[in-house]
Amino acid sequence: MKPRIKEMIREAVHALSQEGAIKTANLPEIIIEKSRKDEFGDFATNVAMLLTPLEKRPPREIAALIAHKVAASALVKKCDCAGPGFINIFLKEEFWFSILKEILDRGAEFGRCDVGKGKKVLLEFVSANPTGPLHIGHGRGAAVGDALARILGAAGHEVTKEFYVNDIGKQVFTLGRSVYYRCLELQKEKKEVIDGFLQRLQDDYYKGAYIRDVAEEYLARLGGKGETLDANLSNLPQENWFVINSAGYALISFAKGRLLDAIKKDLADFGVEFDGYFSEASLYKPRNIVDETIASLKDSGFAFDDDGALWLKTMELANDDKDRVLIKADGAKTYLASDVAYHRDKLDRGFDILVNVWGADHHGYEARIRAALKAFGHDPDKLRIIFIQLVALLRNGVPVPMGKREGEFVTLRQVMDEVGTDACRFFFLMRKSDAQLDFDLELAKSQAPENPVYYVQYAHARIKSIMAHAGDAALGIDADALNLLKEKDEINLIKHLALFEEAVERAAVEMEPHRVTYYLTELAGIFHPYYNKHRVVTGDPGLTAARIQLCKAAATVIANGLTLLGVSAPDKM
RNA sequence: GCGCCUGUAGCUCAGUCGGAUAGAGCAACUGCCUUCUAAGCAGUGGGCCGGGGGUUCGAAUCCCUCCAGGCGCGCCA
Repeated sequence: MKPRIKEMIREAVHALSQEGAIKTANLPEIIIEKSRKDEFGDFATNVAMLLTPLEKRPPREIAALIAHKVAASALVKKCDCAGPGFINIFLKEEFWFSILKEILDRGAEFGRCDVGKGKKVLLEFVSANPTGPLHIGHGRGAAVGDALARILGAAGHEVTKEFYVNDIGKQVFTLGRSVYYRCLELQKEKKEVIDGFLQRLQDDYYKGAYIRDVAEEYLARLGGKGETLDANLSNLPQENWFVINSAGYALISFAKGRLLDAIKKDLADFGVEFDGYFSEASLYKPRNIVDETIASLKDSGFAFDDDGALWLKTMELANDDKDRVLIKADGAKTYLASDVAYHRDKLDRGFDILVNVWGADHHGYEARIRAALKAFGHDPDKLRIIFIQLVALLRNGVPVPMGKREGEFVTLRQVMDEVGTDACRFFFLMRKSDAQLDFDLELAKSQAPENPVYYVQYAHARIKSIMAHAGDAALGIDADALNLLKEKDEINLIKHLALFEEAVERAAVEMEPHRVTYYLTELAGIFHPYYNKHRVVTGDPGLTAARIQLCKAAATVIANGLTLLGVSAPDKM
């Protein structure tokens, strides 16, 4: 819609320059905005102010010239200048009816665009360790990542959703030990054996109740195969547990597989589906991609030896505070080494844009990955990191205690089950992701006007209900009937529907899904008053038909928007 | 100490590629269900946009500085 207006301005300026009325032939990047007040027309542009320094004339003088030209356009009712040099454009109703027609014609396609130009995007999100259930923070990341995938897709990108699984390293050992400890308990092992093992853990084990469930399943599985728990495991040192002992390896494999399945189940129920799960272990076997990556970094001179360790030149590459270690003095690779290799692999797979959705506490890590991209000869701006701030869970305004240490953190599952996936996702998408989010469980559940989820969904259900009530009156209407929509509220509603395209485009370009949430809340805030003021189904068949079309377009836009958020658009509530 | 994020109405937050008189929801108060869904609507009050300086026709928005809060600065993952 705005491109049409912009083109109109461009033509006017071009014509003026041909006539010699102004000097500038090609426009700077002008802004077209929807006017905030009726007296400022439908759209306003700052073009005259931007031309002022080039033309060396007062903005109002230039504005007057342009306004005069624009006023002659076919779809323009009136065009004048105001304030410091704004040009206010008043469009004829026909313009808005043509937009309405377009929305009805495009249906589910309305809102899609091609700013992405088919670029291949790898969107990595959630990437939780397979050592426990997803908590509420992961939920926010999941909601944001998934909505972003949908939005980028709608804006013409080719999106791949990936979950990076940290299935090797210290924390899966901790997982194994934790499960083993619960196994000993369940077997009612001698007190001194349990205490001895617990002593060795030095409080470094997962304490959540789910560990016990996994332990129970594991024992049952062993029993089913006629095997018993390997008692020797309790004597082994912590670090090399699974490397030197096949029983330990089996236990860890079982536990992390079990927990990853649980994570997948949570995500599926949350409406999030990944295109792929990328295993960190797969970077080491069957091919050792990490070693290959490190070798290439050495070759290119971006990695160097010092103090017995191997370092990546992150200071030189990305202005990091210090260089970072890839291989420790003891020969072990760091987590960063894996991650650098992983990102090289992403690039090798031919993606144009890499988007990572990370917890905000990882922001110090950004420079390191950016450095890696640069070391591989890629533009570091290919990488875009979306940081997710904390979620503060409240109940009736009172904070819900969250202490991961004691294993009593709130899981996504609990919240999802309590408030429903629609409300849960919508709430996660209400704020921009780098702002802390207050999530009130009672508010999310409440079926009251203060709950924005239902406010939007209700508008959709209402329209569907009206259409059901209208029955055949809604059918078989030709486009000309639309000009029966004479009410200011109706034109205003169409105007807002038209803005959906821009909301989606902006959400995609800025990678800010919350813009869609806001847009929908505003749209519902325009529809509900319209519904209350004007009756759709009346004795006048023509007007009824026209209004049904308007409502239908509104329902379409709401449904399209909610779909982008991964929230349902119910026909009945 | 250095880096990143945040500071806008009583509360939670939009608006931040510079634009006209700074917006919404909640909370508070007053009304509206015999009529297409009251999970709704109409109305009222509410602001040194953290402070100060600068840039210019114009600053919540850009620059500098200070203040307050959060996070990060491991040969952890």
